Amino acid sequence: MTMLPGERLDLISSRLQDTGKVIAADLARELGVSEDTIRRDLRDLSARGVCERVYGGALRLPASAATTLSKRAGQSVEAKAALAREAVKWVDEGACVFLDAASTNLAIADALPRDFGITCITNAPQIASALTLRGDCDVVVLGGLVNRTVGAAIGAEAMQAARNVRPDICFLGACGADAQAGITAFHAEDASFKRAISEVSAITIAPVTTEKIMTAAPFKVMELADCTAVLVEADTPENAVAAFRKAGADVRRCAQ
Amino acid sequence: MTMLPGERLDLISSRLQDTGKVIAADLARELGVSEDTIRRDLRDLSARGVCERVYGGALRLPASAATTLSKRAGQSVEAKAALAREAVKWVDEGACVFLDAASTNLAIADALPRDFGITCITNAPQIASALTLRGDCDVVVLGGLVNRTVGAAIGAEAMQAARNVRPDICFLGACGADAQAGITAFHAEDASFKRAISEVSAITIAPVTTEKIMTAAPFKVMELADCTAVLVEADTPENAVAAFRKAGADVRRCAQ
DNA sequence: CCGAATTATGCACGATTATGCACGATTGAG
DNA sequence: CTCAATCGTGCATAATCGTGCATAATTCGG
Repeated sequence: MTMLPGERLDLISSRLQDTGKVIAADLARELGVSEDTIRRDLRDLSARGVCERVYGGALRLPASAATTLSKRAGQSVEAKAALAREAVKWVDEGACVFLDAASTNLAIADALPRDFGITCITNAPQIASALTLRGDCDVVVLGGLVNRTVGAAIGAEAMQAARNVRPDICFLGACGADAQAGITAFHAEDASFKRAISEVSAITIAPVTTEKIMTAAPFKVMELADCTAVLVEADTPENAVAAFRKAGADVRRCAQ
Repeated sequence: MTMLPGERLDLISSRLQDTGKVIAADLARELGVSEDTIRRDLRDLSARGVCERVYGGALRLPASAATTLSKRAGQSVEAKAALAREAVKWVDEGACVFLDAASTNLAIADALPRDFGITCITNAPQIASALTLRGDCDVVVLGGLVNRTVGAAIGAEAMQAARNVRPDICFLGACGADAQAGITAFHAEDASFKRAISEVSAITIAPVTTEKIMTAAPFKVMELADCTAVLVEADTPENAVAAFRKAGADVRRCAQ
């Protein structure tokens, strides 16, 4: 019995949906291929956002928990802080800054220069909370029902409120960044909101952590070329940076 | 059946969310791994901010932990927690609850029963943040410019948004509570906002810490008699309670 | 049909990760 | 204070991973 590669991918991903997890060694035995091949398959699937790669196999991603701001906030803290330090260089004194729901933006909220007369706008309660605790900047909250999985207000009410602001600079968290697919998000409404706020902002900066590089989420936000700048970490592979530049992006690499 | 390391982490963390605590020895027996491994798992989870490591296991950390203010502003953490436990008895399943900016309300945000289908409305970013971190209730944010000293949106935009909601219960933080002066606040706009939200709510509950008893702030919110109930601590002087009752308040004393 | 380019696969190798055990230190209850 | 439970660390072992490379299969343009 011969099995086509694509057929195998389908089988793995449906098994994943079905049982919630797959074990690399089991699949290899069951499908009569080497574990190397299975590992490559799982790597592909996780890059396409179908599953989460873990030691020994892969898990169906919970669609919610893994993507929430709170869970991501504690991960790769130093990398995000480095991205944030680079990002805040774009902020002028007295500027009006928009931050959407993203763990990197939480880091930016902390990294913004102190007593700089900044006005911050956000639709994410956690970001708003961090900003108000600083006590040195005005905070404007875009209200409405907070989407549980995204951790921010992204519905009609927030969209309406977004039309009444014009930030000087907009920091957009990306769920995925790919040369072809551009900046992408896990939720349709989230993608719409990001697009809307970017359109009313003078400039748009997208900080992208390495794990998000070359992965595409289901919903498109914008082209890489439409960002004023894309910030990447120091350890981002050079070929990824090259691909982004070819797609028209102004890529800025962080200092180590 | 083999269990993937990542899968085990997910299981522990969801168990933590459900029951509020886990015991290392139990997990080890149940999952068929050594306690060392469980200890390492719990260490990882706590490093990622998912839980708090304690002797023998781990605890779900209260959502307000992220907002440092709870510890800083509130010396009387336990007293507020006691008030909060009393306050949440007023909340029915599926209720719509309003919480304004107050440290006692932050405690209430933690104390609300889990998985109760509650919808929470708030104009305070810190409260909204704590609520979204719980992950088990819908959160509606009233937006607008956040007043730095009050820590909540209390301007025209928030007032407008407040007119479009009708909470079942409104928990009002009091800056002062006095038999003659009633419930009072430090800021004029804050007082106006509290009055407005109370008027659209079915019932209004005012939890009052002992330090606020018999003190009056400059701006009046409402009469004590207009609150559905006033909650006071166990150590509140009896003469104060008597004076409140004489003024028409339905005073409920906390259990010790 | 044929050769070149692309893709898929397996294998070897060193690197990384996960796990259990031993040992001494620490904690908390009585 | 005493003692048992729990914890942290170092170490050994095994499983898993990533990468480079060689080989087979497939695709594609004449």
